[in-house]
Amino acid sequence: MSPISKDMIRISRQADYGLLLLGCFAKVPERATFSARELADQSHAPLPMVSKVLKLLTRASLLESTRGAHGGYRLTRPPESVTVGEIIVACDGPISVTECAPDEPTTSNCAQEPFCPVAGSWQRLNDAIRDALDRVTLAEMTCPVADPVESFSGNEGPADV
Amino acid sequence: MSPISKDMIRISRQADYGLLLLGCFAKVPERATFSARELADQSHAPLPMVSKVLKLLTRASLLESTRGAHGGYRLTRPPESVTVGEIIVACDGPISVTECAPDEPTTSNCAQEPFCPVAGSWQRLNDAIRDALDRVTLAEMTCPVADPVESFSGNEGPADV
DNA sequence: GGATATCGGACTCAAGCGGTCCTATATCCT
DNA sequence: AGGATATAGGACCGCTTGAGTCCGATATCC
Repeated sequence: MSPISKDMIRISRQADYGLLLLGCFAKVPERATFSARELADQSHAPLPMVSKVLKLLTRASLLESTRGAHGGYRLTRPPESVTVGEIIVACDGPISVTECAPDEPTTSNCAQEPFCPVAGSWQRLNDAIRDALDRVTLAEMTCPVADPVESFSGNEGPADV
Repeated sequence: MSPISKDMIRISRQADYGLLLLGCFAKVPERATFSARELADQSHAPLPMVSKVLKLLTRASLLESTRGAHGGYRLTRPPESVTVGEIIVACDGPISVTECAPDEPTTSNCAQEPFCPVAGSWQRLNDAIRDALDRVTLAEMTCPVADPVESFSGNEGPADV
């Protein structure tokens, strides 16, 4: 199975689901709230997984939930202001391109940090990717033919990789 | 333990080593060739792993090798023209942000492709990341304080991944 | 021919991801 | 009040797959 070539820099399936689910919200603006079951149906994803991801998105306050009968989830912000980066972070935790990234100096688990010739540069790489991810919004992702941002190739300043 | 937060969009350790090793080359321009053992010492990485990664880099023709006694590896191109994207691809295969990315139409293993609200948008995300990764060169990574600046527009061939 | 390298695999081990399930809690309806 | 319906928050498990090792074959120098 899976004839797909190994992909690096991969996004976890959870985040994938997250994007998919939020996409469901964004696609039907008139509908405000959906239950987990409804979303599972719409997204053709297994209910338990959908449920799990919805919880994550809620904890990250990308969604808000109401319990009980006729409960469900709804977006807390318009799709235009939700970035893909946020969604991924919500589902999988902080985005970092390598373990070397010293978010906290105490946790420098990289044995060769003193010798590492590419020490500080990871940070810039991380920033570059984070940046790319934060440039794309949920609204743009759901937009069918999508002509968002011209920033991809001709991009402006922040290219400071 | 592992106080390190989970990192998504992670780069494999192999690619990490790849970058580290190529960094060794870039740091000592006068030295042309290194043996696997030398590099293992310099990079403080386990020899078998170093060896493995060097093979990968060679297959991708980022390095060229000479066998036999006094053999070793050397860069095929100046560090300024080698991109981080290339290195990652060399070590881990094609860069793709999700399995959905349909490189080949035949391999659409994504069950909900017909329904997927974010179908085509993955491609743009992929491009954005690839782009970010190809903007950073090996030379820039090794540059200590790194003030890469104009090398962006300055350099030639985009070094197609 | 022997020493030293790389080359190209196969192989093992363990972490972590994908996925499920169960119990507690909150809300609506009758 | 009580039942039905939802979410909240865990624990739990199997299996993939990445990290790392090792070995035999080949090529080169002395």
